[in-house]
Amino acid sequence: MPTDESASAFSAEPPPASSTKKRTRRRMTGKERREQLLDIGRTLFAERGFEGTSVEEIAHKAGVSKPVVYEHFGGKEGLYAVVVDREMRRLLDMVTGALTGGHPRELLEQAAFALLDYIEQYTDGFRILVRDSPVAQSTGTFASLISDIATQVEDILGREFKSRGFDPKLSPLYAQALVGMVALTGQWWLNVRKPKKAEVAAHLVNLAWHGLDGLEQKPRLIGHRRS
Amino acid sequence: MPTDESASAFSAEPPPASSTKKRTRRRMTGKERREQLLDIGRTLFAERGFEGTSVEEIAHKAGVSKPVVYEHFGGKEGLYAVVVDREMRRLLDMVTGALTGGHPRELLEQAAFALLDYIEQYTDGFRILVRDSPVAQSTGTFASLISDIATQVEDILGREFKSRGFDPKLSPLYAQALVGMVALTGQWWLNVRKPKKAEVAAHLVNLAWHGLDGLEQKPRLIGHRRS
DNA sequence: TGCCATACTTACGACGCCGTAGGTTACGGA
DNA sequence: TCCGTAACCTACGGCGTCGTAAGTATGGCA
Repeated sequence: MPTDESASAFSAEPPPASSTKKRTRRRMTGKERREQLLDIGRTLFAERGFEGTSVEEIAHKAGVSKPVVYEHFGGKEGLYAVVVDREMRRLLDMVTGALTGGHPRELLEQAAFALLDYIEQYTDGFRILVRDSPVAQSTGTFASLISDIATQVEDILGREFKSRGFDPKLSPLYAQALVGMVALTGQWWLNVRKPKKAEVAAHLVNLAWHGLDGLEQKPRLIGHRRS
Repeated sequence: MPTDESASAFSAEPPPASSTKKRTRRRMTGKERREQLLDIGRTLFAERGFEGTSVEEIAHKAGVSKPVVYEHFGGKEGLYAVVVDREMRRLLDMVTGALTGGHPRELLEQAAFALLDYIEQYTDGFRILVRDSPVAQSTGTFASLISDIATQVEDILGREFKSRGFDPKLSPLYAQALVGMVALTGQWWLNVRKPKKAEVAAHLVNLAWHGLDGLEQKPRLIGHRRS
C-alpha cells in the first residue's frame, strides 16, 4: 500500500549487526540525506504537527544526529518551509496539469479528480497543507494553506464566469466553496475509504454541477482519463 | 468590533498602582475564574494551537499563577477538552436549532446561515474546531473536529435522501461536501469580509442547490429569519 | 599511499515548560 | 472579633528541546 512517496532507499536504523564487528553505517551524499530528511520530516509533521515534532526525532528516524539537520536546513523552520513549498508546488502542478478539455464541466471534473488524486497519493502532504502554518501570516492572513490554494484556482472560474455573464468578483467565493467541498470530503474519505475514489469524484461533480435540486442517482464522470 | 464573547469583566493586569500602597488584587469566585480561564484559553489555543500555548501564558494573561489553572482543570489537556467540548456543543446547538421549516431548501439555508453565524460570532472557537485535536483519535480517527460535526448533520440529509429515493449510504459523503463548502468559504470570508454574510450565504445555497449549471445571477435567501 | 573535503559525532549550555509541594492571604459567617 | 474555607502564591524538580562548538571517521582522488 503506497501511502506516500518514500525515496529513502535504505533502512533508517543501522543493520542488525549480524557479525560482532560494528557494521559501519552507510554514508549518504548531501543530496540523498537532504531528500531523506525531507521525507521523514513530511511524515512527522503530518502526524504530529509542527510544534509537536522535534528535530531530534527527525534526526533519529534518519539514523543520524541532530546537527546534520541543522547543517542542511538551518533548523526546524527551514525544513518545514521546504516541505510545505514542495507540497504546494506539487498539488498546484497536479491540478493545473489536469486542466485539459474545453467544456467547463470537464474542467471541473479534472480538477476535482486531481485533488483527490493528490490526497490519495500524497496523504501526508495534504495533512500538512490542511493544518495551519506555524509562521502564520507568512503568505497573508490565511488560516490554512488549502485556502491559499483555492485562490490560485479562482482565475479559472473567473474566466468562465465572465463568459457566462456573471460577476467575476464572485469567483473567489465560488472557488473557495468548490475547493472546500472537495478538500473536506477528501479528508473524510481518507478515513473511510468506502466508495471508490472515482465514485467519490463523480458524486462531488454531480453535486457541484447539478446542485441538490437536480441531483442524479447514478452520476458518471465524462472526461475521465487516468484511472 | 465584537469578535468573540469575552466574559472577563476585569482587566487581566493588576491596576497600575496609583498609590504607593500595593493595591490588593481582585479575588474571583471559583466559577468566575473558571470562565475567565476558559475564555483566555480559547483565544490562545485559537491563535497558537494546542502545543504552541503554554499554561504559564494562560495564567499570566489571567493575572494569576499557574497552579490556579491546575486547580481548575488539572492541566492543559483538561482545559482544552472543556473548551473544545463547549464549542462543539455551541455549534451543534446553533445548527440544529436553526433547522426549522419543512422544505429541504429552507433547511439547507438555515443550516448554512447558522454555520456562518457561528463562524462570525465565535471565530476563535471555529479556528480551534478547524485545527487538529492534540489527542488525535479521541473521537475516532477524524482529522478535524469539523469533519466530526459533519457526521452529526448527515442524518438530516439521510432522511431527505430516502424520501427522494436516493441511496442513503451516500448521505455522509454529501454531508461532508456541504459542510466543507461552507466551512472553507467561511474561513476565507473571515479574512476578506467582502460580500456581506447574508450574501455569502445566498451564494452558497445557490451553488449547493442549483449547482454550477443552473447558477442564478442574483440569488436570494427564501426562509431567512434573523439578520 | 596519503591527503583532505565532506559527512557525521559526542557533548554541552541554555531555556521553556509541565506539574506539584507546601505555605499565605482574603473573605464571609458565627 | 475570630476562624475556617476557598482562592491564590512562591519556589522548585525534572524533563525535553533547541541550537552550537569542537572533534572524528570515510572515502574518493591525486
